[in-house]
Amino acid sequence: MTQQEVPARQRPTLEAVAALAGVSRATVSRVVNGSPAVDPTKRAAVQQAINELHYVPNLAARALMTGRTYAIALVADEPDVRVFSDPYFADIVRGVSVELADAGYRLTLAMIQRPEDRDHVEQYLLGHHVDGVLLISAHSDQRLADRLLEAGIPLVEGGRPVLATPRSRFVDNDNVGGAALAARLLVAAGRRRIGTIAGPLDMSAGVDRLHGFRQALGDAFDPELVEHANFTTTGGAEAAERLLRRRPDLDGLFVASDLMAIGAMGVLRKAGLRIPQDVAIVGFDDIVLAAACDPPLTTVRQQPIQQGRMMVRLLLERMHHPLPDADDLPDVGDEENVVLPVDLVIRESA
Amino acid sequence: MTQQEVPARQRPTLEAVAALAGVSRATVSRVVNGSPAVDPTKRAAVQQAINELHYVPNLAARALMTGRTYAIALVADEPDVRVFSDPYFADIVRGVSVELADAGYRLTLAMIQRPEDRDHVEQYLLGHHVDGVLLISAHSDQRLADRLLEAGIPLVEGGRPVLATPRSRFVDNDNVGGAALAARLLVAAGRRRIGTIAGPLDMSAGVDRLHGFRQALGDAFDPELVEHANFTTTGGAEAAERLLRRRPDLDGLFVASDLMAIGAMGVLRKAGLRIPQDVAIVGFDDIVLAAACDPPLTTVRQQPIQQGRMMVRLLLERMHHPLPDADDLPDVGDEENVVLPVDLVIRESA
DNA sequence: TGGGTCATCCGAACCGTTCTGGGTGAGAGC
DNA sequence: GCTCTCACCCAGAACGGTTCGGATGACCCA
Repeated sequence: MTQQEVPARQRPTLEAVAALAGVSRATVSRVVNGSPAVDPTKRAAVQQAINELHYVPNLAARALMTGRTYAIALVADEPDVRVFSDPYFADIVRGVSVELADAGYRLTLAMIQRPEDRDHVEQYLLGHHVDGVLLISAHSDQRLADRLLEAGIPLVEGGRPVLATPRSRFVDNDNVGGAALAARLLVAAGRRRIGTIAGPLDMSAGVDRLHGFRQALGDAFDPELVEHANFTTTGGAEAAERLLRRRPDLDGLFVASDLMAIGAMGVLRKAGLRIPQDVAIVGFDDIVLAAACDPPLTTVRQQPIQQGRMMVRLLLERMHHPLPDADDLPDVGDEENVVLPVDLVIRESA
Repeated sequence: MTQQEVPARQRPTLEAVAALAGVSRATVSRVVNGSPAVDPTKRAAVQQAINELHYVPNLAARALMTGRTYAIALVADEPDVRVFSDPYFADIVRGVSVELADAGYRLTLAMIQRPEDRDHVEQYLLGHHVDGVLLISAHSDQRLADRLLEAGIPLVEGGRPVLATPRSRFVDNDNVGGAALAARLLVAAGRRRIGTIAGPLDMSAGVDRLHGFRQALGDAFDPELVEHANFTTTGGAEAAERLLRRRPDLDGLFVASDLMAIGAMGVLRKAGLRIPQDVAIVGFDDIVLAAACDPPLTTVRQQPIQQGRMMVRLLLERMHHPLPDADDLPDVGDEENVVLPVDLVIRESA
């Protein structure tokens, strides 16, 4: 305790390594960056010196010279508190994290939680402090994306933007297909009066899931059996009440998120309806709790981790092969986007 | 579409701003950094030039010169997948994010999800690429923390480390107090055979909650009524089965996490026991779903967002007032740590 | 042996900041 | 009028890397 090593031990620099190895800075740099044009003997000497000094390159200096930061930003543009607590979002982050680590990039997380955050984040991103941006904005605000594209900063969005702009790429889950899966399951179970609690129409997940549902139902689709809510449990409960009041004869229900489904199940139970005997329910998301509900919730499973990974892949690809000077490429449309498949997890609620 | 602005517009530098404003680089730098020693006239000119050119300082260059990166890392050292999907963790991140944004720092997120991540992250942190580290490691692995402390990198931990080392600061929730609250509630409700499903003993949350429970119960504590599980729903269900098999006369249950509590509730229900009439249950965490259970779960609410914020505060404080050269300071013990209060959310399960 | 090729290495310039030491001018004091 | 002070500003040296042009030596061929 009384003994104390020198506290502010200077971190070794390229210069120091070079001196110890008896070569020039340039050679050390070449070794560090794996250039082939260096004599094996010297390479070994340099390696030895690096190990001895515990040399770690200074990223700031490197970034200054190369103009690349080896950092990418994951931006969550969503004032709604709920999103961040969503395990779905957490899984995207996990996927992003893994894939970036493998590619040798580091992850800067920026959350726009309050109005005043927006300008700061925008300034930051526009300042070329990161090499690329992953953007998750559930709602329809496209300003940030537009600015980034305009500034020529590589961008990939998570989830289909509600207003698709021509040059932004995205990775989405197959919301349309998943909703159709759910609807068809209810039909196959013999349900005739199938309703839905849809999400808000300013989110693509909301519109796409409703669209898939409607499409799969075809002529059987009944607008009177549609309610909207904001993807929360209480919102789901309220929507279920409205739906039930209007159509007590409901016998099947597709709910566009598990959270809402759980809210709805509570309401149905209180109304004395049995699940799935009286009303069969299918959710969306497959959150952890879906399996622990009573009864366990049949739902649509997405792949948020894969989504995160794929977003990184697309971004890196774009960064390494930046958009050719355009305007001779006719379109960079849908074929550059990715829609990940979803599947049905059949439990007991339907 | 055929029109196209010049793509690689150079970003303006200090030099450019200086030229436009008719001053030197140094003066611009002073303006940017808010130094008072600059003539109001010139300051205005510089501001004008900055706005005109949309100048944004190059952080890499600044970091190179100042030795400070204005970035701090949030490290989640937890191979267990579950942690990342935990809304609790997400809330910590939110708190951290807000507080860092206010302080003008940016957030680098590093997750140690796979064994091979560990070395990379360690290298990165040790390379002084961030000004400080926030560490969340639920389990007992202290190696990383030790290395960081040894290297003199400012560190604050989230949650009490199982083996408290003298120099690491932490911000924790009052697990002991919360468990005591729960136990006392059950006692006050007239329960006599109160059991607990505790967390694993290699996490401080596990040991502290058990400790608080045991302490509050005093002589009424019965070791036979203790089961352990790993904080998951299925783990909780299994533990409940074991407990019920051994002591079917159970009439009160404190479960050390809501996830486990939900698992346990399913088991109790299947066993034909009514909640709370036959068995009263108190959980811990107050996750979103606790309110949506059947019956709604009485539980202990923590303040993860506050925890995140507080971690940042402690870290910044330590960074700005680094540890005095020690060894004359007798101890930097508990008074530098923070334990946040928790409270009971009484619903219907107890 | 002389000249050319090639691999390898070095010195130096450069990236965009901050910061230091010194210089400039205006105003005050004598 | 001449210093002295002081506020302000500028030029230039860092910071720790990358990269470029050129130097060096080994090697080969005629």
